[in-house]
Amino acid sequence: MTPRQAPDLPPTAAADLPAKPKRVRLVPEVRRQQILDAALIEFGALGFTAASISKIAARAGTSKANLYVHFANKDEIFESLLKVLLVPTNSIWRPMQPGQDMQASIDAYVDELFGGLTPQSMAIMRLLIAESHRIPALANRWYEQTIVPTKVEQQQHIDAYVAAGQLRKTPLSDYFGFAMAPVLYAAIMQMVFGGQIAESESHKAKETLRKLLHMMLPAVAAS
Amino acid sequence: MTPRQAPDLPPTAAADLPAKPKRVRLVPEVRRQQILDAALIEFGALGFTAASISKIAARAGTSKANLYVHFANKDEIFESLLKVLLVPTNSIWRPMQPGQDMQASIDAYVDELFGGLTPQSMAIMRLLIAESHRIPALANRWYEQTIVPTKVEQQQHIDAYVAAGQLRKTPLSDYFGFAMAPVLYAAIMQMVFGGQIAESESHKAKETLRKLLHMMLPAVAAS
Amino acid sequence: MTPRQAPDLPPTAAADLPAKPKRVRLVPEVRRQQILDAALIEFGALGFTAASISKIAARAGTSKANLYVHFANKDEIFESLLKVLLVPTNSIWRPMQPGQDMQASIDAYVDELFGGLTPQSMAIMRLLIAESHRIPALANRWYEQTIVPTKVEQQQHIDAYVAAGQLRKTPLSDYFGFAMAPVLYAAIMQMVFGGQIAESESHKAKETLRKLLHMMLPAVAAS
Amino acid sequence: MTPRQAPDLPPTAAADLPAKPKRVRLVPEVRRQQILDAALIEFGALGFTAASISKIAARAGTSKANLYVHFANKDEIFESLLKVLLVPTNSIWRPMQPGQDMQASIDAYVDELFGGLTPQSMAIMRLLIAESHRIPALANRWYEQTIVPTKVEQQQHIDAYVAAGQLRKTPLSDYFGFAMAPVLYAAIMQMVFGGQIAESESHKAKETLRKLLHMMLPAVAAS
DNA sequence: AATGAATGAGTTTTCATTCAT
DNA sequence: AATGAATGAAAACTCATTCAT
Repeated sequence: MTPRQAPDLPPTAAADLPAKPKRVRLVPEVRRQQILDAALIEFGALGFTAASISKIAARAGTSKANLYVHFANKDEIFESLLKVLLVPTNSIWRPMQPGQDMQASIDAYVDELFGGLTPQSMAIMRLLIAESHRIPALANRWYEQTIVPTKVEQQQHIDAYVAAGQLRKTPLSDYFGFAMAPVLYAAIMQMVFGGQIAESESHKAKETLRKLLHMMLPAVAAS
Repeated sequence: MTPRQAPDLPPTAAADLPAKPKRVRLVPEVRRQQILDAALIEFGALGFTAASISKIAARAGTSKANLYVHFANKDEIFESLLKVLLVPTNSIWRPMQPGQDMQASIDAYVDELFGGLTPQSMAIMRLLIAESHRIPALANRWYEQTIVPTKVEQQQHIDAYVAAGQLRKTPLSDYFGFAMAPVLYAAIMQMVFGGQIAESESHKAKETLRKLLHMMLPAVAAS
Repeated sequence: MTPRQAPDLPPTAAADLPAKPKRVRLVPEVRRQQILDAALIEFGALGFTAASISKIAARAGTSKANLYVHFANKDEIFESLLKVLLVPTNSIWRPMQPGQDMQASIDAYVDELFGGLTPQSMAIMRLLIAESHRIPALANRWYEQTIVPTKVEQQQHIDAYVAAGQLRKTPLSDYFGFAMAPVLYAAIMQMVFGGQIAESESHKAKETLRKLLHMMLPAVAAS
Repeated sequence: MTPRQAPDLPPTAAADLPAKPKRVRLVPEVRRQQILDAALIEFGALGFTAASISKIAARAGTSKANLYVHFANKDEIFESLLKVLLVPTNSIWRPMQPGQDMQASIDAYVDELFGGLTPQSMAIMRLLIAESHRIPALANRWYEQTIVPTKVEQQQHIDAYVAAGQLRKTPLSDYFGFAMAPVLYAAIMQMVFGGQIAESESHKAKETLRKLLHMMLPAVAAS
């Protein structure tokens, strides 16, 4: 894990190109995507208000005015950005694969969960936490249409395993979504403290989650 | 639980008093506290950058210029605010009281943990998540001097109970700090989604935590 | 000569035009020059600190914000201004023309020297005296690249005349640059006292300089 | 000669005394003088507008509010300061002493003239040049009551010497006040360019003045 | 579609000055 | 006489947004 929010952002693309290609005309979708890419970096590092249109434009390699050709205003850029980001879900949590032995499958899943804590996914989390009030409808829609179905599907898998006697019934098997809590916890530690502290706290949270999940294993307990 | 971050802030004190009491002179501590109170509301609702000195001053019932009599600049206000907020820790997590029967004690503790999720404590959390990069030293100091000692003391209590046979050894008794994860999870749900969603997610996290803790109970398992 | 520094500045251009022509778009060079013109008046009359960006913008007939489109900050405006002003030198002092008889030539030169004391050139002098510490490099460069060459060329002319026996060797022919002293003296008198006093002192300094220069005349002495 | 205007001012008196003597009550004249001393340093280094009441107060070792007990406002401080400074004239220029031989006397006088160019006297000059418009009456009074009498007395001495055949009649003996021009010239060079340049220009101006004055010597000419 | 120039509204901060003690 | 607290006015500067080409 890298340090938390570091406002020493990667330099603008424009910085690399002193000879600026005058007036490149792009199809709207391409331009829009360039702008959103730039916006993610800036918003993610600085938050909505502290991020500036100038910087986004510079990073996107175009002019401020051109942002307004593609988006109505700053809010719309933000909203479009999150609309894109929230669609695919950083949908990491897939249930264990049947082929593997069960414990290995759990271990892999735990690794996958915590492995999803990339700088980018954390930037998105921070944006959601700090600025979701700007996009309440979007956030709720994301919850209803992405989070809930994922959780439901996941829970169905677990329930099926439990019914089949392949997993024992524990509080975690009853509400498997609980597994997100330690992941979020690790993310927050990273955002707030960074460095050593985050590493240590994340590790403990992860291992405890692993052991709790192992308690769902049928035969004899684990690690 | 009330709705999440609502930038329809309570109106300024001054708004109520069109006839402003000219030149109230206060001792510095009082005035500073008034300013910090106002600052918490504004920073908490809007974040550092979006909060404005003008609004803080208005809310504190004094002039912009007077803020600069008591604080060097906006950053110092923010830092002073967090310095105060982070000292006492909303140190909620106290171990179970010996008198009670153990299960009731655990239940009380869980209620206390989630009961600590007041609008104010959540405003602080959001500030920490969104703006801790402004006060890295403070945040780390808080972790070292407040979080760590609290966790250590807590874990010692648990360990003692386990050694005395009053609690069973489980992954949670091994790392009791894990209990913070679902609390944080509930807080984030509140911040990001608010309303129904938060309520429901919080409830599930809380009850799962409760059941997990009950697994530490000695005799026969719980709920 | 007019009165010295009169902070009753000529009114802003905008003052005359209550119906402001919306959004005049100019090429940068033109706009920059307008701003610098306004800046000269304001800086010249009030000095760097007392001059204000608002007033300069108003006088230039544009918005404050637009000044920042063309210049990075107040200092840069000041520096750009002086860079322009110091380049061409108020390069007045040219040696006597061969055609004329020598005495007439000297007299013309003296008149030219003191005639260069326009309000504008004096505003520049005052700026240099009061604010040159803001632009040490510029000032020194101006000295090296403009003052020195001019003086050198001038001295060479004089030396040639002396060598040719057309002028006598006197302390003034040895260091002809000395002639600037009474001019500066007149300027300072004007800046500090203005009116009658300046007029009288200038006159005396000028006539004395003239007589001293006449002492370089070969045949019989002068006035 | 030291560098020109150096806004690295000597530190405030208060800086030396962390334990501040609470509420020292002084007789008005003493306090006034302390304030004026501080004001000279600040105004002299920064000019009227850039100098600040806070700094003057701090340097004087008292409170801002107390300045307003002794002076009506910033302008009055400035005016009082110059009233004091302009009274005694750093009126150095005294005619040659009879005892000495004439040439030595002239040389001593020239040295004295240029020796009067102390940092302090130059600060005053700069103030006069940059800010005399704030105190037109004072400046004129100073001219009438101090400069003029001094010059008149001086000229009378010269005239007497010329009448007595001890000095020859030259343009400089006709208007001896001209001698101030090269001194002012040296001062301005120092203010504008400082360092090497000022030194060199001052030297040339001084030596030329010396030689011009030597031309008043009766017998055979000098150096 | 693209953009350089332009701007109104707002930002943080400073300053000379005043009030209450 | 002295001062800490208070403040209105203004300063420099920024920003999201718009206009004209």
